[in-house]
Amino acid sequence: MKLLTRDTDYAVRAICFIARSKEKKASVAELTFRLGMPRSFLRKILQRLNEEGLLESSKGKGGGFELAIKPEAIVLLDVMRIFQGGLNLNNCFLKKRICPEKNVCRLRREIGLIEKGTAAALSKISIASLIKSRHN
Amino acid sequence: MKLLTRDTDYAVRAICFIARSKEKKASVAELTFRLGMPRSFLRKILQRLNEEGLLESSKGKGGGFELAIKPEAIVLLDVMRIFQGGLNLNNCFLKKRICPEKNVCRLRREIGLIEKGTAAALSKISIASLIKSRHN
DNA sequence: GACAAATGACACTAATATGGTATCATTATA
DNA sequence: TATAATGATACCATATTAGTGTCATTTGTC
Repeated sequence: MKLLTRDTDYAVRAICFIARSKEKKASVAELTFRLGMPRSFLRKILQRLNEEGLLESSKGKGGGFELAIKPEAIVLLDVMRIFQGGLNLNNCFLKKRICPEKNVCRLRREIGLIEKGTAAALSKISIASLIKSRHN
Repeated sequence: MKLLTRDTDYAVRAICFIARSKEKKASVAELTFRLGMPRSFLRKILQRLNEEGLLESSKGKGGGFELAIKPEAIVLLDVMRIFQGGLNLNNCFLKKRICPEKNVCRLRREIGLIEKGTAAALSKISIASLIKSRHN
């Protein structure tokens, strides 16, 4: 079981890099070079982050990506939700006939609680907090 | 992102059913009927639980599955580990050259902490606690 | 012993998710 | 107008997930 998929991981690191870079815009070319991720894949990821409003892009020569919002305002859970669709853990697998008690099912309730706890923890980690130290 | 895969979910519910059943042995036929899960799939799952020592099986007519250990001693994390290989979240995706600081990487550290917290929570939920109420 | 009812072992398949590539269109700047 | 950038989008390969099917073996019962 893994918590972060690769696109989330790449996205977080790319955002961190952009957040730290002095000239605010970073191009895919630069990010590819500095972060060592597959170029096309990274492009797709950045485009997505742009669509979702975390980054802002400018086309044309000299273009690139910059943060659309402050690094304090972006948390891990935001990025995960984009690429992994949030934590939607307890989609019951049993048919209604068999397990009609959705609301009181104990397993479902317990898992739901854990889910909430994990989500809360993931919401406490902001990009700002990740770039405080030397490393991403 | 889902925490439990389907086989884990089925496994837990099957174990719960077996734990509650009076005549200790439960056959695949009965479980299939009572829990509404696909028969062959369930069989495979139960076999696995037997191999892993959570259940004990008896072959031949009148055979079936029963708990090999007490319901208090089986926790969610045990079952997850069998079918989902435990929580192995922070396998770094970046090449060594790019990200050599495995030990101090902040993202990795934070995710590791969350991982531990989630695992701890999953270890507190036993089969016994799940079957206390009416529902599984 | 023969039959029936059970699991064991294991090969196979279908569907979906993940990780990644490639191409053409569009935009902006020099 | 050439060039360097992103936008949109289709495609592909592999892995994982979910599930099926079959033959072998064991065990209880008539």
